[in-house]
Amino acid sequence: MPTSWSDSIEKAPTGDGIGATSRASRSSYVPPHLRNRPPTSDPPSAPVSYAGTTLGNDPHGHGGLSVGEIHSVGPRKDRSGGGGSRGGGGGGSGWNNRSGGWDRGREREANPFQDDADTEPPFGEQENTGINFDAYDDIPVETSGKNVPPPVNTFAEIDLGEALNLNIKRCKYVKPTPVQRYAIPISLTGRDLMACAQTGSGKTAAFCFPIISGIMTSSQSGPRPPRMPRMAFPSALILSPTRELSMQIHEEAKKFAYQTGVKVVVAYGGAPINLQLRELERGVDILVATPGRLVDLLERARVSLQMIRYLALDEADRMLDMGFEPQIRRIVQQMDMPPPGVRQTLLFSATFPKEIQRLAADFLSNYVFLAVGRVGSSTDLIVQRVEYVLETDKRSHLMDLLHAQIANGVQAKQALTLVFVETKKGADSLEHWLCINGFPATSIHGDRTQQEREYALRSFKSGKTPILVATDVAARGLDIPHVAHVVNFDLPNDIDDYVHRIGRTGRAGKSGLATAFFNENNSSLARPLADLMQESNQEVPAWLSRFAARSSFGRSSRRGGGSGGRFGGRDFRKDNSFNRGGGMDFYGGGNNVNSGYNC
DNA sequence: AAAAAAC
Repeated sequence: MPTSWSDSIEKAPTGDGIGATSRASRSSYVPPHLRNRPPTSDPPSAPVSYAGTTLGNDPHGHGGLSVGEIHSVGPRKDRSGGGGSRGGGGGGSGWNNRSGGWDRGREREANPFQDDADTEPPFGEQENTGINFDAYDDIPVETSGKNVPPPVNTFAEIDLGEALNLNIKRCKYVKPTPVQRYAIPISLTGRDLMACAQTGSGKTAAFCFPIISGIMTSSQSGPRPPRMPRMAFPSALILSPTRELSMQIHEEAKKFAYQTGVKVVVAYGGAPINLQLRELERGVDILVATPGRLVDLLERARVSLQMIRYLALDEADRMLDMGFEPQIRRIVQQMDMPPPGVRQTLLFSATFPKEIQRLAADFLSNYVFLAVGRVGSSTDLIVQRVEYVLETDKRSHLMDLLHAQIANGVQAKQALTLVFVETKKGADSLEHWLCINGFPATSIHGDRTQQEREYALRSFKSGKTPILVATDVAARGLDIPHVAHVVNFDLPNDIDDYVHRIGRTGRAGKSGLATAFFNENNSSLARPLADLMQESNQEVPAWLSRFAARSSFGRSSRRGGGSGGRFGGRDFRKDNSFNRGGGMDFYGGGNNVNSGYNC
C-alpha cells in the first residue's frame, strides 16, 4: 500500500469514530496539511480534553476523511489570513483549536503531550522544558559558507505555520535557542547544514521544525510516489546511532508534528519488526531509524528512499565513524535516495572532528557550517573534576562519592547519577556490586535485551533506581532530566566521547557535576582532557598537567590538528591542510563569519 | 580493544 498516500483514503469515520481503515478505494492524494480534517459541517461541540485522556483506541490514527470531505475543504483553505501564512493549521477559526469540536470526528492521533504530565510529577518542580536562557546569552556562534541566511530572534519571525506554532507553545518553548535561531532559517531556505551544537540545546527541534514545515507546505504540489503495495515512501529520514536516541527523537518529533497531518514513524532493532511494518504501511512522512533496521527494511523492499527530500543525521560524527560509515554510505549513496543538491541534508552533532567533516562533505551540497558554543563548557554549567584513582580503588572511591551525595542530601530522587564504564561486562558487574552494597542501581548496554534497556532507562528517569551504570550506548543524545552527576568510572579513549558523556548533565542550561577517575591507563587522554578543562575554565589538577606534558611530549594529541581552542568545532573548509587540491569553492576564505550572539 | 547497529 502506498505510504503517505494511504492517509488520504481512509474511510470516513463512523459514529464513535473508530474509523475502519478501508484499503479498497484509495485514489486521491491528500497532502499532510489537509489530513486529520474535520468535516466542515461538523459544528463545534464540547471542548475536547486536551491533556487528559487518550482520544481513542487508535494510537496512530490519522486520516479519517472521505475524499468528498477533503474536496469540500479544498486546498489552501486552511491558510490563516489568506496567502501569507506558511504551513498548515488554521487561524482563528481553529482547525487546531483544542476546543474545536471536530476532534470528535477525527481518527484520533494520540496526544503526545499527555505523557509529560505522567512523567513529570516525580520531580515536583515543574519547570517544564526549563531552558535557562540566561546561560545562553553569551554563547559564541560561528557560521561559514556562501550567503548564510541571517538568524532570527523569535519563533514569531519564522513563518512555520499555525499548527507548528501551536505545538511550540504546547512544548512551552518561549524563544529559540541559539542553535535554533541559526539553524532553522538556514534550513528553511533549503540549504544543507553541518551544525555543531550540544544536545540539550534544542537540536532536535532545530532540524524537525524545518522538515515538518517543508513537508506541510510543498507536499500539496510535489510529485507522488509510485503505487507500490506495501512499500513506504517517506519524505524525510532521520538517522541516529542508538535505539534509545531514535525513540527519543520520535517522541519529540511527534509533539512537533501533532495535528499537522505529518506522520512520524520510528524503526529500530531489538523490537518486533511486524509492528514497525504495520506502522509504515499506514503511512509515513518522517522516518526515524537506526541504520541496521533501516537496511533490513530496504532489503525487504518495505521502504523506498526515492521520495526523500530531507535527510538528517543526528550525532553525525558518530554516524560517520569507522563503525557506522559503510552502513551510512550504503543507505545514503547506494540505495535510491536522491543525491545531494536534490535532497536537503542536515548534519548535527556536539562534536565534529575534521576528518569526519571531510567524509561528511560527500553527503552535502553548498552547505552552511554552524558552530554553537558548548553549553556547559563555555558557561561553567558543568563542573568537571578529575581524580586520580587506581583501578583497584575505583569501586570504593565510587562508594565514597555516592555516600557523600547522600550525606549532602543530593542522592534524593531528583538527583540522578550516571556512571560510565568501558565494557558491557564491567557494567553488569558494577551494577551487581552496587546493588549488593545497598545502592539502587540498574544498567544499560548493548548485551541487554531491548526490553531491559528500555526498562532500565525508565527506571532511572523515574528515580526508582537513581544510579545508572552505562556503556557508551548512553553517551550520546539522550535527554535525561535531573542527571546531577556523571561519573566517568572508566574514561573513554576519545575526548569527544568524554564531551558527549558529560553532556548528559547540565542539560538545558542547568548545572551539573562530572567526575572522572583517571589513572595511567588513561594517559593518552591527559592532554586533550587538560586542554578541554582549561578551555572551559575548570581547575586542572597539577598532576594532570604533568601527565599531559609527559604523554604529549613532541606531538599534539589533538586529533587531526584538532579542534583545539575552538568552542564547538571549526569548519574544516577553512583549514588549508584539508582543502588543497581545489574543488573547495564552498567557502570564500574569511567572509561570512558571524561572531557573537546578537547579529 | 570496546561499543553500537539486523535477523
